Amino acid sequence: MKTFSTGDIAKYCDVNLRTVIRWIDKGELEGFKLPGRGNNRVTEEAFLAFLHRHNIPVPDDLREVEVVNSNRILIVDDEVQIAKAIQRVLRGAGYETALAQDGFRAGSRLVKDKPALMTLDLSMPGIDGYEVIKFVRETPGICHTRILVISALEDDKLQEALEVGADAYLQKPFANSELLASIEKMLESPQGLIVNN
Amino acid sequence: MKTFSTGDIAKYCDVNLRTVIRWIDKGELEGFKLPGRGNNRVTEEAFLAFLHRHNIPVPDDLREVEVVNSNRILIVDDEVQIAKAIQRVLRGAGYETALAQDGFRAGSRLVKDKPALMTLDLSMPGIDGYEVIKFVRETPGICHTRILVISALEDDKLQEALEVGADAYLQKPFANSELLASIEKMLESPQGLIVNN
DNA sequence: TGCGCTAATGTCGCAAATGTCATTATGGTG
DNA sequence: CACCATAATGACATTTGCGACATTAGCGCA
Repeated sequence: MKTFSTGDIAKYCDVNLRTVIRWIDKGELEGFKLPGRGNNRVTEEAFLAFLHRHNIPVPDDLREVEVVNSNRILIVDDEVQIAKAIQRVLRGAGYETALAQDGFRAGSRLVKDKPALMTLDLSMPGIDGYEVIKFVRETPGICHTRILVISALEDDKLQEALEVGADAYLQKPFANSELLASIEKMLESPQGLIVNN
Repeated sequence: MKTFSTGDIAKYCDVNLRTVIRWIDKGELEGFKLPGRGNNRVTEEAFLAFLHRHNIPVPDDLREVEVVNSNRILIVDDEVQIAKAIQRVLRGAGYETALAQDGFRAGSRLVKDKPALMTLDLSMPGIDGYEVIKFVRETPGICHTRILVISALEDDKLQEALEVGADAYLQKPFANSELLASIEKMLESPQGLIVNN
């Protein structure tokens, strides 16, 4: 498990060490303390989550650790026909896919499989899509997952999804080619970079 | 009995070997010395206790082992007051707790934290509790999680939960002592041992 | 634009914790 | 027994945490 000291982080963020300590104390940056005098350590995961949360560009030498199952896509949709249709298209294009039809499965698969991208139906019964997006973005380990929102909602609702952290959206109905194009575009950007800005 | 050398621990904590030795010398980390020159060994138990004491994240390959004697509990309930009430009771009894108010969070936390036990409100909006139970039971890695169903539903509904895989249920309203008693009983059985293979 | 306020960040110095290095010794393996 | 990876140790170099205080940055407001 790789960790960073306050000094490391200070250098990465080009900020004073004192400031990093304050971030940790305030809980902005999740860390833990070593026995002795309580020197701080921050896990790679937590640091990356922090960087993403604040749209701070990821330093080059951290990029690689984010690479996870770059070929895997999680499809979150409660409507089986739609989910399967999406799956068919993506499989045809060579992606590994998994389906999740409810929030619980989606959450656990996301953590377990660490897919590079998830498609998310904003309006699933019992799930607040915006909450899901926010949660993903603030959770170390999965925060880098690119999120493609798929929904029949109006533009402004979709725009809101972008604001809380989605990377792109696709309005229903859409053509298979549009779906593929979106996904390919999202995946070609270097790992770990924030897409929406 | 599995033990770790200072070097092992140094790697796990991403810290210098010298530091580990100092921790042991100062009694921060409980270890014992081999006859010869006094090489140190630390039992798994002592190491895990140490990690918990300092809130240091537990390395993945210790997770599996840890689950068995872990005292982490995940509380899944959308009603914040109830969830917090349960949390208060459990914390008071010395358990580490985490809350999840929707399915997505619950699923991801379950996989991530691997708690020994989860309390589950059967009737959360948008989540089919039975589905959750079934899913947990059939998913490697989390299938051993003990599930305590908490609900105001009638007996036969709760019975059904047991049939699909819950370990016990508690009918609302319940006394704090009942809650604790149930949980202690569930955790004392060595169920988690049979888990991962 | 300039003013004033507040919160965030930077600076400095010291003591404590941690890292580094070279050297010597151990434990495990064949 | 020889060999090698690993561990312990002392001496010394760096880094870190923290308190106290100085400087900014952001923001509303006139």
